[in-house]
Formats: sequence, C-alpha cells, structure tokens
Amino acid sequence: MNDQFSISDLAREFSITTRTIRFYEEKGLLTPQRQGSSRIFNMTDRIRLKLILRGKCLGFSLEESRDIIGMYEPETANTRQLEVLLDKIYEKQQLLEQQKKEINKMLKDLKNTEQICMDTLSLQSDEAKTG
Amino acid sequence: MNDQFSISDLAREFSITTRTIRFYEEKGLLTPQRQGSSRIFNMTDRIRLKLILRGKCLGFSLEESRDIIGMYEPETANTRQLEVLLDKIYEKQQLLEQQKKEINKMLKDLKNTEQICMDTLSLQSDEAKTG
DNA sequence: TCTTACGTTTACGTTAACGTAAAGAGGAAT
DNA sequence: ATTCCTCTTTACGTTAACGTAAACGTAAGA
Repeated sequence: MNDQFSISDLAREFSITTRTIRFYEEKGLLTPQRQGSSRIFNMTDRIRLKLILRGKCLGFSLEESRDIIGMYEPETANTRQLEVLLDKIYEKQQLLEQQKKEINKMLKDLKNTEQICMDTLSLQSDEAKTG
Repeated sequence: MNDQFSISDLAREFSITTRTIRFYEEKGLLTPQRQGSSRIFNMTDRIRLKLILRGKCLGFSLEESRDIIGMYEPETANTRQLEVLLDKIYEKQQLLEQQKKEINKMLKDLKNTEQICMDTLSLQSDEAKTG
C-alpha cells in the first residue's frame, strides 16, 4: 500500500530516529493508527512530520509547529476558529517575511566577506610570487 | 561616547536580559572591556550581539552564531584559515538559500489555507443570510 | 544616612527535545 | 529451537540556553 508507513520507514526517509517520531506522537503532533501494538502511519502523518521538520529547520519550536499543522487543516474549524486561524496565519506570514529579510541581510554580508577573503587570498598568492 | 554601552543599555535595546548577555560573554561570544568590575561594550560587541540574535531568529545555535561571527571578521585569518572560512561561508550560503525555499513553500501553503479560510467564512455568512 | 538603581559573582533550577538503555513481544529465517 | 529483526514501553540521562535567587559592592539622590 502506498499509504502505509512503519515507524522506521519514516525514520529512514527523513533521517531521524524512531525515538523522535515517538516523541512527536507523545506530544500529540502525530496520531498514527495501530496494528496490534505497532504504529501504522498514513499520508497525513507523513505530511505532518514533514511540516514539523520544516518548522524545525526554520527554528520553530514543536508548539509553533503544532500551530502550523493547524493552519494546514482548516476543515474542522468553525467560524470563530477560522477567524483565530486567519490571525495566526497573518502573524506567521509576517514572521516568515521578516525571516526572509534577515536571511537576505546575512547572505549579502556573507557575499561581502567572501569577496574580502578572495581578495586577501589572491593578494597573498601575489606576494608569494613577487616576494 | 557613541561607542560605549553598559550591559543594560544593550539589554534594553535588544529586549533581552542582562543574564543573557553575561551568558554570551561566558561562552566567549562577547568580550567587553572592564571599568572596574563593570562591563563596557563597544560597537564591535554590539554588532556581534546583533548577529547572535539574528542567528537565533533563524534557528541557529550559539555555536553556529560563533561561526557566523567569525565570517564577519576575516582580518586576522591566515591563508589556511581563510580557505576554511570560505568553505564555511559557501556552506552557510547553501543553508540560507535552502531556508528561503522552505519559507517560500510555507508562505505559499499559508496563502492557500488563508484563501480556504476566507472562502469558508464568506460561505458561512451567505448561509446566515439565506438560512 | 538611607534608599534606589545599577552593577557584580556564584550557583542551583528549568524547559525543550530528544538520547540511551533495559526488558520484553512477535514474526521470519536458518 | 534459536537467532535475528523490528517493534513496543518505561524510565532515567543529557545538552543548550538561559531563569532565578542570594549576597554583595558602588554611586547618586532625597
């Protein structure tokens, strides 16, 4: 079945440990089915895991990732919940745009330092020739 | 002097605690001068602190920020160090570009969910009128 | 002179996010 | 039958990044 994953399937695919996956379940971020005592994950679980790891890569806590997951699944929400959700979405969008700005600043600075490094290196190789 | 900051000056400016600043010094990320027993920070310290906090916002550890700081101050490096530094810079650039991609994915998804929310809400308000 | 505000060091406490080890169950292969 | 592999639960351990509290020094202001 294309929609069935064991815990080690997912662990392998995303290069994490099974402990990590169990921990996420413990925290309520994943809710796999059971076959006997073994966990069976489906596509929804897989996507959630992907979101968690993406959030992690961006410096989000698991609690923030929990929010993010909620933002991806608005189907069950009522009007009030949807409004709260929209607010959260706006907020998160602002934060992401801000992060992009910080990244761009850092990239610009790194490019600058890169140039300095290369200039210095080429200067040193010149000195080696003439000195 | 425009280039002198007390610990609480910086704490106030960046909305962090003095404990945090002392902690960064303890870890060797900041190296303020002393006036008696009091710490005196200069512009370099301020910039370093800014870099640390920017890194933090992007999910970097203090050790990674230590690396970043090194990338901003290549003056003292010799040839070998510069080459290592360049490698680190390339690596960090890759990572930052990757982070930007993740952010864009997430922004796209959020925009999508936002639309769904708004559609659902407007649908519900229609139902309220006709129901 | 006393309080208030700021600074110091030392040191134990806390939280998130897992790591790691122990002890065991269930199924497949030799 | 036993070895191997994957799975389970329980539970203590660990690290980063500070928080918090105690106990103290110093200088300004009422």
